[in-house]
Amino acid sequence: MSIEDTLKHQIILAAQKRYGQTLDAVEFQTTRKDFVGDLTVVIFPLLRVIKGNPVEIGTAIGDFLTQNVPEIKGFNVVKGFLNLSFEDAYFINTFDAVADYSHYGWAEPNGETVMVEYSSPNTNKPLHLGHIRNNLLGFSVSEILKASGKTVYKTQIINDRGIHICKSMWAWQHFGNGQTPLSTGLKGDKLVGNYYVIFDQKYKEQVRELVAQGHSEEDAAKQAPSLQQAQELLRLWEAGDAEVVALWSEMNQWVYDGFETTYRKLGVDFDQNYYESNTYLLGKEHIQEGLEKGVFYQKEDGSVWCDLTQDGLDHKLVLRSDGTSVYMTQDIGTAIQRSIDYPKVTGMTYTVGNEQDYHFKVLFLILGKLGYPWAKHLYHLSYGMVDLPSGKMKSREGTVVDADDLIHEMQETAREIAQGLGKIDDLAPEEKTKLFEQIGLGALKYYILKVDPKKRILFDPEESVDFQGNTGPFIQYTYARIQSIGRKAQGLVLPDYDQTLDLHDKERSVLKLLKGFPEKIQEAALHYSPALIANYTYELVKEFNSFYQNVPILTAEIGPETTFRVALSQAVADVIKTSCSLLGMEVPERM
RNA sequence: GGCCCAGUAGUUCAACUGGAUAGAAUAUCAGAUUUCGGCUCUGAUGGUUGGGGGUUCGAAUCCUCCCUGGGUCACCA
Repeated sequence: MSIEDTLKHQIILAAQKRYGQTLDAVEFQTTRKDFVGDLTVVIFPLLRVIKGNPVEIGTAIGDFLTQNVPEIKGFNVVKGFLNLSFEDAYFINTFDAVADYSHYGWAEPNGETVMVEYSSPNTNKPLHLGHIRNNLLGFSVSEILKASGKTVYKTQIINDRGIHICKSMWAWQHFGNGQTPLSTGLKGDKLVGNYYVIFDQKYKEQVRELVAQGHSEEDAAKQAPSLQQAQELLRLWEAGDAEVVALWSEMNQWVYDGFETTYRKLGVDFDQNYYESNTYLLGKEHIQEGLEKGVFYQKEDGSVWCDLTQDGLDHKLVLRSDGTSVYMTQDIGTAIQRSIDYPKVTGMTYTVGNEQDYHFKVLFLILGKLGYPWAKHLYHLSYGMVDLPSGKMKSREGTVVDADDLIHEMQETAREIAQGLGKIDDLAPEEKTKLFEQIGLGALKYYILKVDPKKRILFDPEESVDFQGNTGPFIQYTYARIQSIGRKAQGLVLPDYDQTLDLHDKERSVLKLLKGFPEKIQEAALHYSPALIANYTYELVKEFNSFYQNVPILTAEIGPETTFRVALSQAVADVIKTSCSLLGMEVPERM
């Protein structure tokens, strides 16, 4: 039984004995810093049941608790807030009760299984900064869900089919001279991306020519031979033309290899890939099914629609009049396919930018109407755009930040700064390189994840590599420093500590934070929010550092306090490590 | 135009989802200090939470009307 449960029980008892009233709910919150106490009971909501002066009621309850709950040392009442103070022994006791902090916070498996989709790139160009936010969010949310007790399957749908890849194919056929990643030394996704750019250039040239010959803009845009030929490639691909399919497979494979490299560098992975080329025909039979169930209706021209006006939305097309599928059709089919592939899955999360908010709202509604039980647990992990100080990212204008370039740049900056600090001179070169990777990526990941997903991020490369303040490297640094304390403590003979220690205020607040960690993970899982974990971790680190500042951990006189503080700092380090792993960040032993 | 999202110190972000005097970091300023691992420590300045109205013991948070920025409303994906 947690202390909160005990207290709640006692408060209800107190209300009965003193006022003869039965309370239905008791609200707790951790006491704010500027007040004395550890846990606060808000009295105001109780006034609905118990009539009277909140201060008097608070005092009465406080008296009762102090007398009847041994863990309560004392209390004070400010306005309608009853601030309770715990005995030091309670904190030492709870700290002791968790034997191994390296697994602290992880909930027991609760039997739920969910699927998280993220990344889902097109195969015609390399990953960019926007994908980085997507990947980091998706991966981190997956880890947080795992920690909250769920089984998680990470997946991506690779958009390997369509006009976009055909454009790259066309350009490669005409201007490629047989180039391959091997012959050029270029990463496959970069090579294919280059041809996509070349296509765009040629296409625009052709459009200009046509316009000069007197065609209208609109006309020219459709008639340009490059586009026509790319569309022809798509038709041939759909018809299964051997040569086209072979080229398509080859170029896609180049891209996959390139993506894999980027994913590995980013530290993200997937349990299952879906390919659009395998799934783009899915969904049609479910449209038929929906028609029979009356979920959809058909217009005279044969197109199929879903009426969502009851739900405050519009009519939505789910099948074209020529019987071919639209995006929505495919997504319906893919979702159902996944539920068949993974029968245990009870929910799915889609990590997709907020420009598709409407699409997913509709998708989830339709799946619900089709009667799938898991439709209730679909979640669109929607996130805002990543802007640059210079303005919007536009691939055509070359203002996109390439993912590989950015990662490289972060690591180089980490190198410069870490070398400036000069604490790592004795590391072997390969250890240093590893360290710079950890720091550079840590900075990037933390910078992106600490912001609420819904908000758009203004990505300032200058500021993101700042190693001061609320940043990833600062957290990594604290971890490394605690490891250093551990190494020093190993050489000392430390006496045991017991529950009679007098705790320092700072120690108490660090302990309070540690105590809240499992709950924080649940909360983060509930809200799909890595930012919650990031900000918690920063708070813990900051609190620990100020504790460390005021109370030396390794005192000249080695006493039981020393042992306790060493143990406490190790626990902090373990929690930081767990937190970081939820954010996909590595922590270095030294830096 | 309809719908959706965002608007919080100069800047980047918080605020335990309705609780106390809205907090950090950074920047700026003023002192102290020089290495037990943050170019250290302490303090200060900085806010009508976009604006108005409403709901109640209590609002950054909820309802409403405006303002600003973004997104979205295709037989595109």
